[in-house]
Amino acid sequence: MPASIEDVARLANVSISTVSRVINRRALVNEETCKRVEAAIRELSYRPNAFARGLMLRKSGIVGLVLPDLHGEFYSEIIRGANVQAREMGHNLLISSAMPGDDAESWLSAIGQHALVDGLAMMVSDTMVAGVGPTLAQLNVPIVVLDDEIEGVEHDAVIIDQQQGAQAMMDHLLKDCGAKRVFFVGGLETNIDTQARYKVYKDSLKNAGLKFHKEDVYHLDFTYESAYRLALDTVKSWAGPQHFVFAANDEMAAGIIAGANAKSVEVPKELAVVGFDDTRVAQMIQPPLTTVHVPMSKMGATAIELLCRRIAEPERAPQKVSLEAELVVRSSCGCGGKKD
Amino acid sequence: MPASIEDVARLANVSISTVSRVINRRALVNEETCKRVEAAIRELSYRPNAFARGLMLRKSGIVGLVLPDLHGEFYSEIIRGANVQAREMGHNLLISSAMPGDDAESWLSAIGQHALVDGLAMMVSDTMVAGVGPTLAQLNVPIVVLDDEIEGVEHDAVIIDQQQGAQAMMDHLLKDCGAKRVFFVGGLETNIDTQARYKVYKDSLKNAGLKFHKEDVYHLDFTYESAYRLALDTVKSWAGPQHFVFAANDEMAAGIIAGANAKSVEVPKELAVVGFDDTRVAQMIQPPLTTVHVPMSKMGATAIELLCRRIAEPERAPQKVSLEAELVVRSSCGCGGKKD
DNA sequence: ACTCAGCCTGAAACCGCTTCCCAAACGATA
DNA sequence: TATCGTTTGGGAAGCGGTTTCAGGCTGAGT
Repeated sequence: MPASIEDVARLANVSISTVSRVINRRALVNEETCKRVEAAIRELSYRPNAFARGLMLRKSGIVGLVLPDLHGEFYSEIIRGANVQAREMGHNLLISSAMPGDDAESWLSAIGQHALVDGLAMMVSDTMVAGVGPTLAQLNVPIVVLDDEIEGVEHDAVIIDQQQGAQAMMDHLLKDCGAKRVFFVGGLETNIDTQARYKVYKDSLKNAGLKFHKEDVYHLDFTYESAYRLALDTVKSWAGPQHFVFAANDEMAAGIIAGANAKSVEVPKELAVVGFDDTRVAQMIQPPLTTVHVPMSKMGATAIELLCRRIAEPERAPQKVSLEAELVVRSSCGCGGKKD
Repeated sequence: MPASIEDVARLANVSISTVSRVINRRALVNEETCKRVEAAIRELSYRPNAFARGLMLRKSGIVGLVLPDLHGEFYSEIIRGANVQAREMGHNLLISSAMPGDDAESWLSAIGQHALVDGLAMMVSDTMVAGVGPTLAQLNVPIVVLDDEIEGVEHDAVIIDQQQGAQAMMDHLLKDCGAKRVFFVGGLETNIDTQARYKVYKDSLKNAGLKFHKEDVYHLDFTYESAYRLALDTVKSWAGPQHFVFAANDEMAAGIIAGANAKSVEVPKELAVVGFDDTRVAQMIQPPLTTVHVPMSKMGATAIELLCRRIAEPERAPQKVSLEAELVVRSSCGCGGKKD
């Protein structure tokens, strides 16, 4: 069993109070005593018991990050940003995700049971957002919600302004690239991201004086494969001067480009293709993808930052931070990089 | 402040011992009393204080996962596997990674300070593996090491048999595909993965009676871009009947294929390209990549499984689990999928 | 010499929970 | 009725820290 504060005290020939004072530097301690205690600590390679400490301090130095899923580059980027920020602020990161089949209750209990997080940063799936409020409130710790809001609990939030990102993309296509016709390839119709991007697409078309064709809109499932298959069928009919495909994520854009290659439709010359998200693949295909950078890593970092701030200062008013999604112009839109 | 066990006891009109017994179901409690206590718990929405509990039980239900970095699909896959397994075994996952500039000491202290993990699963970078042993031993918790071994501490380990994966690939190229010449594009010469794969490449060539040309070997930095640039220069000279490129990871393989496309060298007809790792891009390029699947997610899961087992049973003999890397035949090797 | 700050140090309470040890209550048996 | 075993519930001792409070020692002021 590891050494306790009492062992240190005995070895240094002082009381445990003094040892505690040396460790926490909260009160005056004679310099020589201090040295003796520190020597004893080293000698026994003593480290304070985190439970006992937490019991008094009511703080663990751990913040939780709860995600709906761990698949995909998104979540790993969030985790990465969160981890960096957490360490910067002297906290550790507890990670959990919902499992298929979890309901809100059992999902949260996984973290809640071990009620030793000082705060929780969480992203909820569309299907769960409704039920979690009350349970969350019981947890009685600061909450930061990622890219959403939750009813029934006070919480900080960090959201990504996708609207504006999609708008920037459409503006770029219509104004800078001189698009004459734009096809839209979205994810599932029920997906809120798809919906947001679709709305911007439709409105922008109207504002630019272009006709909106219902048959120019497709709904797939966000995967490369689905887009590839679709492209094999239809890419020939899409091709044309100043014709564009706006895919709702990079994977689908990549699939479309691959399909176009297979059908000898040249991208971006005969058909330009743009994506969304700016995931790693965007740089790894030919031509490199014009897309919208969604700052997931920054979102993770910001969430943790808000959280730690709030832990330190519980009475602060709830805050909502909005992060910008930024247009990234590469070659797949064919405009050669002009941006304004 | 949240309700304590004493509040529950008072409300249920019993002693705290009884409440504790109800919670832990460790001793006989009259059924009616039990009901009363449970009602009180619900009423106060009481949850045991994790610190106090941990203090007695000397268990937090948290296991740590420490990685050298969080960039890239590898690590996110490890985390995913670990998370699933941890929840399965009723534990939570604390994640940390080394930061650029960390030395072994400060790196570990980030986790060590909050000495409340029940065990640690860790992957160490080449540069750190030397120094961590002693520090680790002081932590005095079960350790599982991923894909490596550490001197000076007793630990379980889970490793991936890359040797055998690379061998399977070379066998496939030489025997099934009838390769006449194979180029090797590795990562940095100092990287141990590259070294292992290179060795297999060289030996296999010899065993197959093919000449080994020093100038057929390239060392890049594992990135798409470096491989793309190289390919633009040299892909023409690589092309030839039954000529192959064995890239040490999928990203570089993707870069080479893109470069070949740009130079109108047809893959796999004029030049076949294979990769390693089986990351997501492998399925997202044309032609889909023949590669070696490295089971990162499974490695994470296995590590946590070993860890939890050992936490439950500290006296078990240290164990070393080896995971197989599996050949995945897609189209980029041009053999049409025959496997034996 | 006596008093009184001012600096250090130690004793002890407390955080919330588990668990050991006992006592009370109860029914069964002699 | 006395004795005994079996449930059932309570009291209290820790677990290893932090913090409050009181007091000892020192040196300066009178």
